[in-house]
Amino acid sequence: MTTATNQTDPLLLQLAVALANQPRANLQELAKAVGVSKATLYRFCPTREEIIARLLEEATITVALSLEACDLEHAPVEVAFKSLIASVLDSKELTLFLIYHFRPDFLLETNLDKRWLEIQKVSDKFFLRCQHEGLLRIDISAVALSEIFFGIGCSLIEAEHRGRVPRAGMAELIEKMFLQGAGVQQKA
Amino acid sequence: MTTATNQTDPLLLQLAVALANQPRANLQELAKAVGVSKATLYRFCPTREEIIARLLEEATITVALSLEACDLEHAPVEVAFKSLIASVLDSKELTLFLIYHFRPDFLLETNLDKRWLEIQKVSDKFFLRCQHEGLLRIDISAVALSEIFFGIGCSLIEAEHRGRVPRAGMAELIEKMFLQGAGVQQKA
DNA sequence: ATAAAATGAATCAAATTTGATTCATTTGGT
DNA sequence: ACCAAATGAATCAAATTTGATTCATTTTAT
Repeated sequence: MTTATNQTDPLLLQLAVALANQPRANLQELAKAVGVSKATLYRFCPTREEIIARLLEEATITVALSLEACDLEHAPVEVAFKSLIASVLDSKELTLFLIYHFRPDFLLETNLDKRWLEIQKVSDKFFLRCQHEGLLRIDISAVALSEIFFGIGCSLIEAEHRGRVPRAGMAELIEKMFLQGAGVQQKA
Repeated sequence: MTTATNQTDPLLLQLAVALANQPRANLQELAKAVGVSKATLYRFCPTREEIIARLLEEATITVALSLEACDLEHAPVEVAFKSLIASVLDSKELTLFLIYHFRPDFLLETNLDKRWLEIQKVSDKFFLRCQHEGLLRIDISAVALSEIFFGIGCSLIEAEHRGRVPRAGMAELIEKMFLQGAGVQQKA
């Protein structure tokens, strides 16, 4: 599994976390949160709008590349599934940013940027394939499965960020919880 | 199951949703989003800070009361578990608000308001009890189970809000997913 | 139909935030 | 030790947002 090369500027990643922690912070506070002066932040990226746009672009590309690397269309579902988990856990900063700055309208048909729509389509399609190939139960819609999968991933990334759940073993945790659930196995 | 009486002002609930949709909207935009004039919003609640405070207070009380009603300490775990799911699905507006405005520092020991800390403690304790009484697996920490449970709940409420998952049958969906997982049952 | 209450549109000063610049200081490489 | 690049502190005008008020209009109850 070649995890997408995370060559994102460290300052940008710090901004992602800072913006997730305090989405309404002004530029002064934001600069302080990432440990630079207001002037340096300005030189790095002059306007707030640009910071957001840059982060969003970075996140979009990162997610799109990650998903592509998972080969959700053709790889064996068990393999692709594990890759997908690894992808989600990679780039936690951008994920934290997305948790707070992803807007539902990114997914509207009217949106010029079709990338998120495409990402959603690819994801939904994958979970549908998992159902067809007998990996996932079919009494729950593929869309719901998709939402729950990413929901678990995002909530655990956040939980780690809050110090509630350790990073180690998180991939296995997601896999266990998503596939088997939290209930005690009935041997009947 | 007596769902906590949701006597919250409708305008406040609309504000909860509006603030979830656009957390950085100014008061003008916020007023428009809830369908009133800036002046009316002002009369309802003069400052942004107060709006947030009021929503937070409402959400805190609502969650605390809901959890109390579940009797997580003494009710049979299967019963309490179902009540908990019903509670989470109730008051979706306030939950949407919390998804975007809950701050990790609500849980700091240094915080004057101990209510969220208490809520977290009660919740963690309940999942621990579920483990002790054989409902939930013990190879995952109670804390992680707690985070995942609410993660699933929140992500589905959001998914419903985005029109991705229907409201009907959501309680059963959460129960199935959390207890059994998405994998196909192996009859071995 | 009328009075009272609620709402909306418009306005405005104060406060805040933003975008931009200057200059002094610090840092890193050689 | 020296120079160049990067950073920080401070400042400032412009733009935006906020908090508050007034007055006209609409809604509601009686």
